[in-house]
Amino acid sequence: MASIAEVAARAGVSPTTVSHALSGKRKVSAAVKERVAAAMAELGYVPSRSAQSLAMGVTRVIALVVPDISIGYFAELAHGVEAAAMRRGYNVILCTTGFDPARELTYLQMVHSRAVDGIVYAAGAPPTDQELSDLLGAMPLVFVDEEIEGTRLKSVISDNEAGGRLAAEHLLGLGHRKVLIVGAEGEPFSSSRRIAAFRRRWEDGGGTVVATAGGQFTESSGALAVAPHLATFQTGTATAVFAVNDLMAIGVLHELRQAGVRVPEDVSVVGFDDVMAAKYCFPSLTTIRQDVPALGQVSTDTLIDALEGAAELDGDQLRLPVALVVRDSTGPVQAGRR
Amino acid sequence: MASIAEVAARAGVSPTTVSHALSGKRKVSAAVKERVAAAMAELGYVPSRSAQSLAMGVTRVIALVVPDISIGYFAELAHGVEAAAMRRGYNVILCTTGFDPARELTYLQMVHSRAVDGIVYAAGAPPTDQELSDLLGAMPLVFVDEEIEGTRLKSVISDNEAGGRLAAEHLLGLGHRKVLIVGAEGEPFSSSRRIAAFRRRWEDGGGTVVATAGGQFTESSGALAVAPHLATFQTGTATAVFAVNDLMAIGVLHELRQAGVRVPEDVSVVGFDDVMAAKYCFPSLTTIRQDVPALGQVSTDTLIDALEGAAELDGDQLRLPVALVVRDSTGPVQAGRR
DNA sequence: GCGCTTTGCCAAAGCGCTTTGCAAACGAAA
DNA sequence: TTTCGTTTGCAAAGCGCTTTGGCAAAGCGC
Repeated sequence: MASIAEVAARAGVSPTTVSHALSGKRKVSAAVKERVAAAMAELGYVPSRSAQSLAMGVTRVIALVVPDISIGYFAELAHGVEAAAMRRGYNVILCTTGFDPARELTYLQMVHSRAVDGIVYAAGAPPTDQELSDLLGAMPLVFVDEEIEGTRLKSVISDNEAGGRLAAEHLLGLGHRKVLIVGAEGEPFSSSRRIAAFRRRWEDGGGTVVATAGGQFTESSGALAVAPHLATFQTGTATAVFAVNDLMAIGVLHELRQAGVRVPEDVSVVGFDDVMAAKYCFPSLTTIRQDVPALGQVSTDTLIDALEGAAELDGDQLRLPVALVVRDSTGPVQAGRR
Repeated sequence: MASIAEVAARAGVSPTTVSHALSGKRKVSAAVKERVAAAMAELGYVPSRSAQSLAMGVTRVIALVVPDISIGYFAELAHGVEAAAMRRGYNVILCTTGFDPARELTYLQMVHSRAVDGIVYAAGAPPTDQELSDLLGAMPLVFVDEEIEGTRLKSVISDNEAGGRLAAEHLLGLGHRKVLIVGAEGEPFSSSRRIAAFRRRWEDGGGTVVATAGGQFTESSGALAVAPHLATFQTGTATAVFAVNDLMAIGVLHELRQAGVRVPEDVSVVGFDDVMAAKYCFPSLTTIRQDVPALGQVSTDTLIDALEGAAELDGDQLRLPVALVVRDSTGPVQAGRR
């Protein structure tokens, strides 16, 4: 555990000079620089991060707050965050909250303890807690795919409205007019945006929403949500399902198959996200693709820009484009079912 | 950014006393303790982590090294690691290498710079680099699901041999005798163990291995591996596929469906891992379940035990049990195909 | 009332780095 | 030769915490 003092001694210079040689903040003659480099190599010197952090008041570490990293969406997000952070010389600390506000609070403390410089906040749902919201408001932090009521914090989101519209247009174009929406309305930010936009475009196009069934954004909750409506599909009272995320859509697919409802012959299903499984489930899922790693990268770059004084953190949202991916779970409505 | 000195001043005591009140390492009278607590609350004091790290020579942070966090397996692993770390008051820094030795090296430096106390190393493949291996050998580090040739480092693994045996027995029990193995043999640690154990049990049971096709452990490489053998299945020259991981198995399923080969009527497929998608792909995948989060938890606990002096890091492996999960992708071999 | 141990608090010395004010050395300009 | 800028290097003061030795005051037995 060589220290800068030992390196200095060995190179026959002062610690100051070693520091400058390393950081380049002041000029050091080539000869000395070389001696220092040699000494460092011999000693296997690596500067202590905690000492640097303490002296500089900055850690070059950011926290990524997610509810559960084993959910594909958040894993992909983490991938983007880590890539961007790495590129700029930052490390990322993984903070999973399990949707528990208490743990969230714990993690937010990390900026107060100066363990991290800032936070990429993708907790899956906006904080209900007042205490939390207050904390968040006064912190170097960027939201991913959500925003806090009232505050004008920076947030990076996918264009959920456009996604909802695309989904509606696709189904309308196939002749569908009666849809079941799977997803909780008025709930978390992005999900409600998707539904609202879908609904608007759908009704504009002459469609009707047969029902809305909520859920927890998991496969099983998707299956659960669709179960009471199986008869609806058999009679043709509804011919399409719009699920606010792929996990739920996959649960729907599963449930329909169990019940003997054919997709896409009897009912078309469209999801949202384009997770990996969407391509490999059966039938493969028509969905709205959002570029999740990009979401992570952009939010991280935004955060770091702000930390380094290159930008402000309050203000508007950054909105990333989405795209319709047509696969096998959607098809034209059958004759007589319209 | 209140400091311990300010708290001390406000409470009318010395910084020493504040520190002791906080850590409990020496007795502090109840009255004083209360005054200190009040002062801390008023000032919103939170101790500085970098100062603590510097003074104590310990960070309470560990690094998790994985090739790609967006791969389901590693995401689940991260989940387990984070949970265990959190429970013991540690944070985890996410390090994704993208299978790049250079980046790996960078991350391993983190223990030299004392940015982390130890490493959970799940790089997906053993390091080829000699420099790397040497580094690894002299570090507070535990391997997940792999081990380094020659060294006696701690590693936590799933019982890959048992898994391979289970898969073989299941297929044998269904009457299969001719199998295609999908996965690179002699390659990364766990994968080759699975294959070797499978093959041994298989041949013991009177089966023959028609071919082995390698791959990169992704869906597309699974699809690619099976493509040249499609005819084999149509003629019944092979009636089963054992893929060393689920991703490849899912790729195989996909390719077979494209080609009109029926599963499980024409061919049975078994995977390994039991990733989330295994349940929702079509047909749902028979596979060997390994408890990946547990892998993460156990390795993290092992590492932390060692960091805190409660255990040694050299020595044998910890081996976690696996289980056969039967789903729809396997069935009895058809008459006349045997 | 005398020694002796506790008890409860403090001073000061680090931990390993960055940073700033100074000073010596060295040319170049006057 | 003097003067003035540049280089180039150093000393010392932090950054905010932990830790140890010490020292009064209080409690105890006799």
